[in-house]
Amino acid sequence: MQLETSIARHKVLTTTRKSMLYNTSCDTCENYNCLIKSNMSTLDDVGLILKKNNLRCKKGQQFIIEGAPVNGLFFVLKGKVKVFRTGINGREQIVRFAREGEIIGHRGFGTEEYYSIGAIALEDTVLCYFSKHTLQEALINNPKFAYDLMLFYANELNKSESKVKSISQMTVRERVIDTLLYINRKFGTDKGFLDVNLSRKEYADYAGTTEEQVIRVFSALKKEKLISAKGKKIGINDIDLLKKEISEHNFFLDS
DNA sequence: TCATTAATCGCAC
DNA sequence: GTGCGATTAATGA
Repeated sequence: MQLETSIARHKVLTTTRKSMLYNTSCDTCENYNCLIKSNMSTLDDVGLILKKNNLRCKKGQQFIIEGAPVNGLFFVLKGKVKVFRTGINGREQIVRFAREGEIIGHRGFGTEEYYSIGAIALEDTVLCYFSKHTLQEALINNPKFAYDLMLFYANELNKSESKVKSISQMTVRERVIDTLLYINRKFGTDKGFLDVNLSRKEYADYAGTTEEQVIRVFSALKKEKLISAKGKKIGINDIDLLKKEISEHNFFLDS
């Protein structure tokens, strides 16, 4: 416990120094979808936001390792992250992606002792970190906050159940299209292209297929003028047709 | 520019 | 549908 506080103090110091480069304060944060931000008025009283630590990751850096003990919870302040689980043959299954304001590592929160997932920054990312202990205190004292978190968990469960169905019952082509729509919903577009740089392998890891299959589906879709690609950048030309192809099978997910 | 890495394609299973 | 290997394109030092 003593050690923990001294570590926390150290982190506060380093955070202060680094905040010259990027403002990490909740007050000026614009992630209104963040659970902390939307409950700030009540959380302020218990001083939760003062006990926040910040962590910055470079592109490609892993900040949650599978099997490591759970000590707290991460929120994305800025940047993009992929969350994955290593499967058979070391193949990774991307569980989900996270953007500004989203929570990472929540499944291990509470009773779990070790992370069952890993997380890697897709670009330079700034994270907010709250220790388990701090968060527990805030949850016990703030029913609204606890309720919001519960809703979040319920929602996540719903999504992951839908994903099981999509992976087990859809064809490769459908899964790839579904992945494209998911990425589009999650990260949106910039100048006509999906606003994330993902490798074909990462699309494959999310869709539950191989890199080659993704390439094959992509080039088929390109021929059909449904999408366009410039290197890593993928543009969706006809989102309605893509949606139609998925919804006909009644598998369209709103996750 | 050159070297490294990613994307693509063809082919066998 | 999957996996390997050769070729080509893109990226970055």
